[in-house]
Amino acid sequence: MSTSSRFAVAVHVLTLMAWADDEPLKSEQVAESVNTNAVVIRRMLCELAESKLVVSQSGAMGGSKLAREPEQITLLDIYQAVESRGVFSLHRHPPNRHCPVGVNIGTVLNHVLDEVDTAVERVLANITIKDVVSRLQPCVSTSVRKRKQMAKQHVMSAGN
Amino acid sequence: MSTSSRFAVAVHVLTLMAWADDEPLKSEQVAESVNTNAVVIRRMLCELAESKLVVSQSGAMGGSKLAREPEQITLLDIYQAVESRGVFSLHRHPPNRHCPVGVNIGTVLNHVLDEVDTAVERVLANITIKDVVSRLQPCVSTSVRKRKQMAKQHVMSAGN
DNA sequence: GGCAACTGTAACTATATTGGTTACAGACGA
DNA sequence: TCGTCTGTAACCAATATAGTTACAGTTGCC
Repeated sequence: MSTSSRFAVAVHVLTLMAWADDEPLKSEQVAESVNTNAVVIRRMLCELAESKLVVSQSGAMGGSKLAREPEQITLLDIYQAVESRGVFSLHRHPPNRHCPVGVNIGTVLNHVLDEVDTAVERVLANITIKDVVSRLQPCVSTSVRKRKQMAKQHVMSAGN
Repeated sequence: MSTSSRFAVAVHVLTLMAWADDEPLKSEQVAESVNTNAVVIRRMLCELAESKLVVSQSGAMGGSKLAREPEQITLLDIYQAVESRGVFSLHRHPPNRHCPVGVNIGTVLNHVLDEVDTAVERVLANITIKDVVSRLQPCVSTSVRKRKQMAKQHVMSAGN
């Protein structure tokens, strides 16, 4: 199964941007919140930009922000942007063609894996970045005003 | 996501055993159908035996067979036996505790991942090895009698 | 009892994927 | 034109799975 944290990190990144409220974030700032390297973030931002989830700007005063409103970005969008393959894989090498099970198990398994993928996608399609931000808020015991200030202080220059 | 074919291989193995109809299969035979090494199969059989899905016997005339009827083994049983972790993972390193998003995103993500895992498990719980065998049969254009013969010829000594 | 045929398992290598790091070209605002 | 960004290449490290060889232990059969 998943050995990858790409989905978790991508959701984190887009949540930061929703939180920052249209103010462009620098890859360095995002990296500090995620606790990783800025290049890792920039690589991911490129993928997210290709899927039209974020827009980035080069140069001084540049950075990245959401390409749409947080309620218009679902976790399924993010999943499809950063996780290429389905939940499971088939055999590494094709099974024995001369065995009646081996020759047909792939077809059956593909149907099963399709059912699984569909179930996953149904869940993810019903959660937006706005939902994530909402679920985040009860965890933060401050008023909206204070929270936004914290976001500026901590997100924009996390750790400094 | 999944870089592992363990689930696919495990389903393949148990399907072979259901097909073989209580006759113990040797790891070598299974390996030939799956198209891999017998030790890889034996390792997996150990995990499946720990989960009480198969029983193995050492020594001459030994081998492995299903521990229960095919209709009593769901794909969820297999999934839990061979895939330790959930569908997605969280961050490799914990996010920045000083960022209001970073400190709470894990909690929110865990809820999401739980929803995903539950959806996957619901799908897998509704498919048994017997179902897999049934879905396999329309792919094999022979009568039941011929099919069983083929199974003996090809499964028991696949490729020879 | 002794042999041959199995499983169980350790130890090692090969391969693939992801993540982390350095470095640098190019874009852009001031 | 300088400083601050992004985009990207190139490389290394870490991890997980798969494949391989080897061998101890178990078991049926003669």
